[in-house]
Amino acid sequence: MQEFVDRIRAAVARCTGLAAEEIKVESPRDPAHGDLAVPCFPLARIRREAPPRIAAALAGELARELAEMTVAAAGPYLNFTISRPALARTVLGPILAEGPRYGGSTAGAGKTVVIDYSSPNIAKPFHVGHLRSTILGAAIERLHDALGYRTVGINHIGDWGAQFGKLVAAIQRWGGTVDLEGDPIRSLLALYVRFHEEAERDPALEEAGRAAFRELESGAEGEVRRIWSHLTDLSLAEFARIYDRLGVTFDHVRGEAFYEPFLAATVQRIAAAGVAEESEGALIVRLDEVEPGVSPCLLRKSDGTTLYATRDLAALFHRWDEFAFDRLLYVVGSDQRLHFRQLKGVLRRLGLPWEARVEHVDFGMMSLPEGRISTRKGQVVFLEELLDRAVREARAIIAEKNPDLAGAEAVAREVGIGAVVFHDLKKERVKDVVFDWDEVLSFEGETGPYVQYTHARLASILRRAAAAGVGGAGGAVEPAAPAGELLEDAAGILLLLGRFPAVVREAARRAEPSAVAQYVLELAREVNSWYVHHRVLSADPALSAARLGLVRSAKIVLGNGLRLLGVAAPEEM
RNA sequence: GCGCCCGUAGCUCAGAUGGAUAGAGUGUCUGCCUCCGGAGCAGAAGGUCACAGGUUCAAGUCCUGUCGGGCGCACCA
Repeated sequence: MQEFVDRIRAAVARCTGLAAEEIKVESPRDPAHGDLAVPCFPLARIRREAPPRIAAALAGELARELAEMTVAAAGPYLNFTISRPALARTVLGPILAEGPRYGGSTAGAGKTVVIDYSSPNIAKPFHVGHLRSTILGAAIERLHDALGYRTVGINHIGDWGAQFGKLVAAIQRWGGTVDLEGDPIRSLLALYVRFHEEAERDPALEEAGRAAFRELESGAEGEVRRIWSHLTDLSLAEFARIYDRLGVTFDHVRGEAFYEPFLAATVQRIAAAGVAEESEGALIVRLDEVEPGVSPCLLRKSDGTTLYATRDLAALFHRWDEFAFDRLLYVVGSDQRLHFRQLKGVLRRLGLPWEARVEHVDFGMMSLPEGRISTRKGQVVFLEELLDRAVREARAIIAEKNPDLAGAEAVAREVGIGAVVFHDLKKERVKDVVFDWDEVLSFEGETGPYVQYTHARLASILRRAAAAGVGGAGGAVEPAAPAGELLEDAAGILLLLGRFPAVVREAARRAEPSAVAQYVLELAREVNSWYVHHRVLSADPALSAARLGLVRSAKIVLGNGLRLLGVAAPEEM
C-alpha cells in the first residue's frame, strides 16, 4: 500500500517540482472517488491557478507517469484507482508470505525501548484500576516488539515509602488478629485501614510508622526489614496469578526498593550539579525556569528520608546507564502528570540531552458509577472477580451456541479475558472511564469477541476449503494476478489490509493501542459484511481461490491485530 | 485560586499528518437461517461536533476566551 503512496508522491513531485514529502496523499472518505487522492489546493498558490484546473492538467501527465493506476481529476482533487490485479498482488502477497509477522518491520532494529508499566503497590488488592496500565503497557511493548525494537518491560512495584513503615508497625501490633498467610492482601488492607483509623486518636502510631520506615531505609537487617520482605513476597505471589491470566510477562520486576542503594548517589549527583537547594528543611530542585508554573521537585524530606520522586530519579538514571534507551515510556495514570513533568524538569536542569526520550504515556482515570475507586472505603472491583465473571459469561455463551466445541474451557478463558482486555484498549487512552459491568461483559457489537468471532468464522471457511480440497494442496492459495479482477467487490478490504503496517507503526509511535483496536473493529465489520454477501466456496474454482486468498489474508491480519493487543485469536469459539 | 486534560447522535465511542456528503456500536423500530457458524447481516430513526470569537482557499481537527466535567498543586505514592 505504502508503495503506491510513494509512487504517487514521486510522480506528482516530478510533474510539479515540489518535494515528495510536501505532497499529501490521503484516502478518500467516499470509496467511489478512488483508492487514493491528492488535494490540489496547496498547488494553487505556487501555480497561481485554480485547483480544479491544476487537477485537470496534472491528471493527463500523471496518467503517463503511473503504471497500474488510473488517474481522474474530480474538482480540486486528483483521484487514483489502483488496478485490481496490482492491488491484490501488492497487498495479499506480503500478508501470505509474512503471515504472523505481517504488520511488523525491522524499523526499530538496534533501538531500545524501556516500558514501565503495571507497577502496583504491594499490600494492596489488584483492582480494575490497575488494569489500564497493565494492559496498555503490555500492548505497547508488543507493538514495539513487532517493529523490531529491543523492548524491556519493567514492573516498578511500589514497595517502598512511608506507608510501609506504617504497615510494619501495624503488623507488629495486630498481626495476630488477621490471617496473613491465608488471605494476605485482604489482611494487609485491613491492617492498613485500622492503622489510619487508630492513628487519628493515637499520635504515637504515626511516630511508630515513621520510625519503622527510618529503620527500613537505614538498611538495618532487623525485624522491620524481615516483615517488609515477607509481605513483599506475599503480594508478588498474588500479582503473579493475575499476570498469568492476562498473559503479561515482565523482563524485570523491580520494586522501588531495588533502587534504594542508588538513592544517596542520586541526591549527591543532583546536588553536585548545583541545581538543588535547601528549603524549609527539605532538599528541593526549583523548576520555574525550565517549566514555568511547575512546583519544585522534592528530593529529601526534612526528616532526612527520601520521596517517591527521589526513587524515581534514581530509577531513571539507573535505566539510562543500563539500557541507553531510545525511548523510556512510563505507562502511568494522568493523575501523575505533574510528577513526570517534575522528573523531566530535573533532567532539563541537569542539561541531560536524553530528557526528550522520556515520555509519560498517561491514561485517563477509571472510576466506579458511585465515584472514585477507593481501596480504603471498600469502593473497588477486584480484578480477579472481573476476570472470573467474564470467563463464566463466555462459558455460558459457548454452552448455548456451540455446545460441542472441543477445548471449550480454554476458549472460554480466551474469549472472557479477551473481552475485558479489548474493552480496555479500544478507547483512546487519555479518556477517563467509568467502570460498567454490562459494558465490559458485553460480547456483541464493538467488542473483542466480535473480532474473535469474525476470525473464527474465517478459520471455519478455510477448514471447509481444506476439507474439500479447494484452493490448492494444503489449502495454500496463490494470489495470482488475475485474482485481483475477481476481488473487485472486496477492494475496500484490500485497501484496509494494506494499511495495517502503517496502523501498527503509528500505534507504536503514539503509544496508542486503541488505533489497532479501532482498526481490527473496522476490518471485522468490513469482512463480516463481505462474506455474508459473497459466497467464498463456489462452483467457480478461480473465484473460490481468489476469495480464499482474501479470507486467509484477512484472518492473518485480524489475528495479528488481536495478538498485538494481548487478545487471543481462537480458531473456533 | 492556579496549572494540565476531556467535552462529537438518548447512551458508549471512531474520526493519522487541517481537505470532498461527520461514521460505528448500543438502545428504539423493521426485515434476514433451502445456502461457508445469527457472538452475525441489511434497513429506519437519531447531530447548530459544549458555546463565542479568530487563523485558513478549507476547521470536529489549529489559536484565544467562556461554560461544564476530570485530575493535580512541597515533605503520600
